[in-house]
Amino acid sequence: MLTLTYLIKHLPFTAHKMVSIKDVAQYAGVSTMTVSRVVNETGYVSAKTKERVLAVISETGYKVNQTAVGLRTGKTNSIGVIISDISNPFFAFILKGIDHVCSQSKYDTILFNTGEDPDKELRYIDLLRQKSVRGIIISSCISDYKKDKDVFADLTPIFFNRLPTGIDADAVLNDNAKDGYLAAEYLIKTGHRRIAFINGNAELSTFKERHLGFLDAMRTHNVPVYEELISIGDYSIEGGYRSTEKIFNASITPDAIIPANNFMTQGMYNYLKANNINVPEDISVVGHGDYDWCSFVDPPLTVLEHRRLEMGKQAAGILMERLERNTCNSYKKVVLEPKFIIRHSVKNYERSAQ
Amino acid sequence: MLTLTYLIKHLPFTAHKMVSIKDVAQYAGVSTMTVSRVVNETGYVSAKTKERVLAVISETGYKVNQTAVGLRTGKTNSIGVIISDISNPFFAFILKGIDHVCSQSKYDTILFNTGEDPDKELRYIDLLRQKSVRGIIISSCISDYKKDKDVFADLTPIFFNRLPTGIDADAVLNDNAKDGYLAAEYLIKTGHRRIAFINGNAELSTFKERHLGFLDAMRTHNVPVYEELISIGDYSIEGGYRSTEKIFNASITPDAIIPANNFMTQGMYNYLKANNINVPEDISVVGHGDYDWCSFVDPPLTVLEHRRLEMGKQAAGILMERLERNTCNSYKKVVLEPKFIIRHSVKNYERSAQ
DNA sequence: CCTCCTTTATGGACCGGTTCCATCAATGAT
DNA sequence: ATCATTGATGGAACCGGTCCATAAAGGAGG
Repeated sequence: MLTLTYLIKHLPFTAHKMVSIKDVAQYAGVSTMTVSRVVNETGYVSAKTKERVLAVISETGYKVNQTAVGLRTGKTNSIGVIISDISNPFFAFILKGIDHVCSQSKYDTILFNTGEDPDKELRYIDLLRQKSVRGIIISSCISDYKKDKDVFADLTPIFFNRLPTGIDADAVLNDNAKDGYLAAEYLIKTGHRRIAFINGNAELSTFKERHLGFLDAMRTHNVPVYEELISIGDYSIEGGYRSTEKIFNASITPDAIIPANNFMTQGMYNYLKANNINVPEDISVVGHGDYDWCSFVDPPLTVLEHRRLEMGKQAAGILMERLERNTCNSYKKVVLEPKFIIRHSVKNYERSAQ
Repeated sequence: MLTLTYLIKHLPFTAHKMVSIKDVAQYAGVSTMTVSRVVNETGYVSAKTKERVLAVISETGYKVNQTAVGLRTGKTNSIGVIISDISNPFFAFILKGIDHVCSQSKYDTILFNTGEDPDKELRYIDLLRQKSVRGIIISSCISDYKKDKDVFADLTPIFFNRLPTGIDADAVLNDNAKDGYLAAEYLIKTGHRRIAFINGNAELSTFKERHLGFLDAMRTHNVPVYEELISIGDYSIEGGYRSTEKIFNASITPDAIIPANNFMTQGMYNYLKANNINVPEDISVVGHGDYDWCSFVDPPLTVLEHRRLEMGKQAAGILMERLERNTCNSYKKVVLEPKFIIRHSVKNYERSAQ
């Protein structure tokens, strides 16, 4: 052992060049294959040889070059994650869920941010394939994949949050229609009759579904839907502000409002605050998504929580399963139930009986 | 062109095997070198040949295998990003800044989440080197790198948020001492005399610096520091709650409180809300970090904003620079000035003159 | 002692690119 | 006519691993 250490210290290592399997093989006096077998614990290696190889590895600090493994095997231990906005806390917890599962299974994640740009999305998928990732977990901003579905080729996409049409794949989704339904129903049952709805981009399935759920509840309970009180804008803070403004300038004064995501809820709050409109005295609110601030805000916000951590965990879990056994006879569709968290942003008009 | 299309369609492609440079070379009747030259736009290729090669590429949908390039050149176009908690909105905007710069320069990011575990941090750095990333942008949870600094080997680490001792490297930092100083000074100038400080892990430079800045301001203005009002806990929501509880059970009643990060501010709010303590009537608050909810909360919170997006952009910018020209004669240290945002969470006792 | 089988180890091809040279024609300068 | 230069292309080696076929070595059985 002493001589080995000595040898290694004095052998011609280029300081910043990494030790390769060949170096280890040479110093241990075996072939590269034997080293490979020791490292991967496969095949036959005698105890003595193994010990010697391990000693050299530990002395030299040899680490497998994953790029080489990736090239040879055609597989890496990376998975791609594509989302539309890292700074949106909606995705933050999903990422945490994904990371939780993947890091336990020794996978790492390459993260891409599309900013809701479909071209970027396709480019990133291509790029991920060029990098031989094992699979892709994606919240797509493309509503229909008919034309583009072969970008995935032999990759395994797991969709979450949004499921485009024109492609069949595993998906973990939120029950958005139920979200919309429950929000409206709760407001109706607490006596509201002029319910406004701030929706996001009508192209995206999540928003479309929430809108349909909302309309369904209104129809079911025979409550009139006022077109003026439905604003379909974008999904940003500014959009929420403008939509709220539009709604309050309508000829009908709303008694409740449902913003369809967290950003628009924030925008709505900004408008209400700026115009001294009080919740729930002047207007009731049911939000979408339970974020940190929902319990601080005054009054604490009644919301439909999307189970984000769970969504990430499930999506990653399905991918891990697919990667282990490649039997893909049918695609999984997991639909997560929203959790209704009642706080104090809804006034009760006590005419619940109807 | 027509014959080419025909040829390609009927040649022996294995359906899910990717087209390689050899395939393209063969179909175009040139060597792989020529294809490589066309793809990378290097060296001499005649216009006619180029056209033919490009046609084959577009017909076959050939894409460069980045793993192979990575192996041959020893360099990938990935950079590693190591943070301690993806779900912390503090990091979300920094990531956005990093992504903004890197994606423009055609780099992608491999993201790792340490959960403040030093062992994981070292393991991830190793892993990133095994993947031949070009550089690492890291918010380290290791306070001293003396023993471990060679994990970076020939990699280029850019530290942000926290700079460990025992290693010299580029860094983009927040002026935390100034944060602590400004927060305390503002409270002193508005007449507060029993100022509590909720600090995070005393090991971490960010918290240590804020604490020192706080003490500095107190000393400079001859305001007594009560040990009982200084709670050094962890950096979580629960920690913030417990620390606030401890502070309110002290023998001295505080008239102001400075929680040293966003999570502890949230925990503090939970405690105040649960115990009917009003801001700023009963206690003034200066928070650290301007988050979405800081402007909604009642009353809107006076904070020291850490310029997170900027921090990410600068860190990535320095890395890009290092990667382009490798001249590393001296390390850059960028210190970002905090932005003081005055809202309504501090009461003015009007004895500012002293 | 020889055969057969299992255990252990080896060398070479290969993954898909890039780098380093060699080749060769055409052109122009000497 | 000779030689260097520019333009265009190809061939072989190589990056650092893994897969495959094959060869010794060792032990059991006849």
